[in-house]
Amino acid sequence: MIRFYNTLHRKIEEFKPISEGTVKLYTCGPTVYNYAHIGNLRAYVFEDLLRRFLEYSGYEVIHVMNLTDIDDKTIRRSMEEGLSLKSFTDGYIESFYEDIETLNIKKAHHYPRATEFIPQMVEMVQKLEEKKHAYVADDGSVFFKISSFPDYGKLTNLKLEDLRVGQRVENDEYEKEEMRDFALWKGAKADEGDIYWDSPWGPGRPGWHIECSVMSTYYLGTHFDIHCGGVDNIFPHHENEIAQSCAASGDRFVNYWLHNEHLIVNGQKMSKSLNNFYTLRDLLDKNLSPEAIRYTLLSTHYRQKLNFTFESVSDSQKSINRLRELKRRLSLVENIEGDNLEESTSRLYHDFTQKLGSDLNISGALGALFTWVSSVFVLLDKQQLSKDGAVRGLKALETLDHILGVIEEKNPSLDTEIETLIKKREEARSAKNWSLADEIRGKLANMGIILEDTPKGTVWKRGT
RNA sequence: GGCGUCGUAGCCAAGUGGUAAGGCACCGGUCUGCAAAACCGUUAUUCACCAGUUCGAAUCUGGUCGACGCCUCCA
Repeated sequence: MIRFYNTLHRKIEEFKPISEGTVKLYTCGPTVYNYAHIGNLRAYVFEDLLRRFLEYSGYEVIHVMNLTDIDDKTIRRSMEEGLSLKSFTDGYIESFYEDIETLNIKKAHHYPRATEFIPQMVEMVQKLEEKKHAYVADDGSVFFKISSFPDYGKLTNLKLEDLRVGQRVENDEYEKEEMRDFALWKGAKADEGDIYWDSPWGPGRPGWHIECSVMSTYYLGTHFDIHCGGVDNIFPHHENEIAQSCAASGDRFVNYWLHNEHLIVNGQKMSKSLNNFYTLRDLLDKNLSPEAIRYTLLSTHYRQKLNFTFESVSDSQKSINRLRELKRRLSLVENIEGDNLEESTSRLYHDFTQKLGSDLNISGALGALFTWVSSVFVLLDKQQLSKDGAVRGLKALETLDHILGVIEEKNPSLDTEIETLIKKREEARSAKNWSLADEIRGKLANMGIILEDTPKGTVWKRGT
């Protein structure tokens, strides 16, 4: 049984797909005005775990992630850089795809760009207008009339009267009847240059919320299974999506809303002024491995704030090394006699999936994995593992890595300089020139390479 | 003011009524040229605090203290 915490009802519920065997999944994607930071990437890694686990559990997952390429920030930044909106956002979309690949995140089946769905958005706004859920303001903007939708506030559990009128509202330059109404379509403004589209209400551009409603519905229908995003999106973004979508279609829209908590760095909110704002590239430049970064983002439960530290990445690397060491040792087993691991691996599969099925309890799942890992190391040390068992163990590691995505190494090759050094050290060791051997080992350690001398030769691994 | 999350060993963290998983770190040992890895052993009578329910609570109830998030466009 698979259960998830559904923000809509604020409790853990059994997951049942709308049509058996298939899960329709929509995840809020990046606004492409900058490189993704590790907080963004945490969300994508969580969604990747969700998707991989659903697939592992036998579901076919249809995954859609939007790319927001039209909003205040993409407009402003592209104009500042003197680029067309498209060429500006193209660059960041490209680097987004690169980051996804680096972190071994499975690609969504569809990455719709907001600017490619303008006609559909206009159509949906028109529909809302016809149904009296929207009204046009003097400046050519169209707003959603919240008073026309009694269920508004259901996801957030907010009573509208209780909303505090904040300072941000005063900055709103659009004219609406009620403060709480939100823009479906924004009338063109002078300082936005030629970035506008024609519409029945004059030139303008879509509001933020409408894009997700349109693009999710386009690919997944008016009623689908799971919608994910960061907790900050619960209000207003997802609340507004529900209002628009349900008002337009009369359908239920989404069954399960899953939201990930934020990532903090060294106990503080990530921000440029605190100088703790990291993109993936920043971390790779510090010689951290993609797998260790992925493990760090993955290994904290998604509804828990993740405190990202360099120490935690280093710990992650060590955990991965332990798994890889087991893999290496298993591949050397030749014994005919011994434990075949049949019982322990089937228990592992059971425990691992049972934990993940419990609202993606990754810590519990990893606990089960490492308990098993230790037990296999014991058998290896005692030479009580059969070749049959070793094969079964390797298979288990490989299978679970389909979900974790951290054991298999993308670029296991070393550059020639390191290989030469290792060879040199081997020669020094055969000549019992220990001081030279140790000197080379120290040199490699400084380069982040740790050596282990085994009876069958020297192996290296990444340290951090 | 409203809504919500959280407080378990030095750090990360699972467990949500039956007597504290796992990872990292540390210490002692085996192994090793020395290391590393792996293994063996040690490491929370205790789960922020107080009271209550119960045969029994980290787990349920009430309260206190502390940290944090959201409340119009930030994953």
